[in-house]
Amino acid sequence: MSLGNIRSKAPTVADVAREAQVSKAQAARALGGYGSVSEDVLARVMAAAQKLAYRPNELARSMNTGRSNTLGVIVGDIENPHFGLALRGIADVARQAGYHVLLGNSDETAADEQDAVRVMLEKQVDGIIIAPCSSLPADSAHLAQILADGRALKLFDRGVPGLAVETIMVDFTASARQATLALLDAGHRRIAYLTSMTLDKPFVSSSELGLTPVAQRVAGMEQAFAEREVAFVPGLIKTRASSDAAIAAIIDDLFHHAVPPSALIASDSLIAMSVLRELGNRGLKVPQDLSFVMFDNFPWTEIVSPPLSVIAQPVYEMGREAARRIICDLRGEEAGVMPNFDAAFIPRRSIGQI
Amino acid sequence: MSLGNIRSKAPTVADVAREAQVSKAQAARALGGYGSVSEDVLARVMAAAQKLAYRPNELARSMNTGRSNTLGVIVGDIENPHFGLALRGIADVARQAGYHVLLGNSDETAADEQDAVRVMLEKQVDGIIIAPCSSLPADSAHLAQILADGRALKLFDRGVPGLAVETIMVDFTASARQATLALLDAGHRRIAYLTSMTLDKPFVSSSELGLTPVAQRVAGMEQAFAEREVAFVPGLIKTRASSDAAIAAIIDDLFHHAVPPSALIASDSLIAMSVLRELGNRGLKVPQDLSFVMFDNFPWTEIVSPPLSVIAQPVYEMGREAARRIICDLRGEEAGVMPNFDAAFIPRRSIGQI
DNA sequence: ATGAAAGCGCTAACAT
DNA sequence: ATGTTAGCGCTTTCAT
Repeated sequence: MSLGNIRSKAPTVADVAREAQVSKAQAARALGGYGSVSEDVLARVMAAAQKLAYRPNELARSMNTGRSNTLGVIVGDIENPHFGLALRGIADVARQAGYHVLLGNSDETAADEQDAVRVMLEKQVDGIIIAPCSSLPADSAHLAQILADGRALKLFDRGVPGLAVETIMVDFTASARQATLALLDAGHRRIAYLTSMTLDKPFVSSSELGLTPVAQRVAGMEQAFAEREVAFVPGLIKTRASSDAAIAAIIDDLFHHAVPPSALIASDSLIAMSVLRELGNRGLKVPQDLSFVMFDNFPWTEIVSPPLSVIAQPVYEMGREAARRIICDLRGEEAGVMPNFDAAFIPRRSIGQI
Repeated sequence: MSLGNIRSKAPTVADVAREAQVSKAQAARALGGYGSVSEDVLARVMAAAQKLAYRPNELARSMNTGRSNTLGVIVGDIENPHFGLALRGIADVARQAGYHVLLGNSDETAADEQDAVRVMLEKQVDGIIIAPCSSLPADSAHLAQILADGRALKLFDRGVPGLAVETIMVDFTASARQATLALLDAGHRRIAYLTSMTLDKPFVSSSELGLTPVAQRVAGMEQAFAEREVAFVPGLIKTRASSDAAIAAIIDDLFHHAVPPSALIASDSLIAMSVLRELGNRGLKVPQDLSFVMFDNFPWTEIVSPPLSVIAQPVYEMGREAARRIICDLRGEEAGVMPNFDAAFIPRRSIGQI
């Protein structure tokens, strides 16, 4: 016996109506909790529903109302604990507000991201929260499409230049500056930065400040270099570090240079792990051979040896806020001012003196 | 201007049909890729669709076909990297097969899990993959409901006694035995085990072997104790370790005992981190004061000090297999025999001699 | 407060 | 190959 057959006999509003001896419309009103229904009818309908084990078909409901009560969430890599935490925040708020979460993975590629967006629009999600994998305006037509379709959109972690969409992100300038000052004051001059993002240029000027986290981070770095009157080396900003292989290649590149970096900043924990593993393979020690700073203050960073200097960000709270704001949009409510999410530099023993 | 207004003017099959000068049915056939359509009509319809920027409404499609091409995935805690990895495996396979993933969090409570299941059934998901939070048959009526509804179901990580549903899980007996032998041979006699699950009894006998991972793990432990002719202490099996507070209470309990445990096994990385933090707070050192073993071989376990002994499990592959099998079910294809997923004990320096 | 009937956007059945 | 006609299960007019 096939599964489909069984499913087809699920009771509908019409069945409940018949059982309760009322019209289909009236049963629907009672079941859906809208319109006016008398006590008597309500009771009879509920009893009938109970008896038939009726359960509403949300798809049919969405077809009429135009709302699916579903939020699409697209991240670069679900496996990344950073997004895991954000997702948890989003899911917690969404569920409490009666929204569901449809998951999408972009694999940090523009093509997959566009595909995920298309699929979600077709599924009639009410809004999309996305951590865009690219800051190239050319790669963001699909984001504009979301708005054109009349759906809500919030960016997470990363902004897109030229796209006027609320972005839930930390201002990294101060913390990046602080971390860089710590490295500079320890004598470091060549400081590398690795990110999984795709950028429009190999390095960015502060003019784009406030849009991409990389721009902010680099701006913070530049600021620190300027304060200490040291020349900034933009060539050490490395993008597309989105796989072990890519990272190994970058490390290769960095260390085959005449003057390798003496410090490295990893933009997330996956990159950090990959870098640390790669350093281990090459027999390089932290902080003796390379000082190390990473983004995200995960618990394990405190118990590794040496404990890692990190830039902490309130990821879970940001996830919650992203969900809260997009749901406010959907309900036409005022979300209020965007809170400041501050990143904090936490120095530990992974930074060595030169 | 409200969002809803804009959305209402999205082009439909009827619009495309009119534009292409064909019947609605024919346009639908061309767009949906079914039935027979002439070259000429296909081209005209596609051109019209392009021109109008038509995009199908998957909800409407699902209403007729009865299939939503959506898989529900319910885990205890999305934030847990174990599930993050599993989710990645599931999402990867699902997407390649044209399925979407609707996420649900159970918070390791039966009530939330039941709620998540109900919501997913209402949303007409084709199948559900779930890591059940409880092995009590009384808590699993909602799972039976899924099958009664004619939907596909796969259990992940944990089985439910009395529920004849395929479960994708590792057989932990061998690895738990191995880990326990390592601890016993190092002189340990009081070995605690912490899990976030809810069980029907405080400890389990091997009679339930093969169903819950806890049963398997405990069975492996018992086996090791028997081999070394040491009396097993069932009171050290601690369930419901699903929050920092709960874990702190358990540690309290364990160490206020006349004879505290000399070794501890954590059933997942979140528990492990929480325990390690708690031990740190109390000034207890691993392995001097407590030997430590945890499940899941995450990268950071190798670079902490001391490196942690772990029981590795192929989580990502299991996620992939779960998705593959449930999709086979949905398509009426043969999934083949369930592969053996073996857990491997990897001894590192977190086990001390007594 | 209630009911009849008309849709939502699509696919399916039955013609031709 | 194409068109016509019914639906899917629900909400929403519009009557009454």
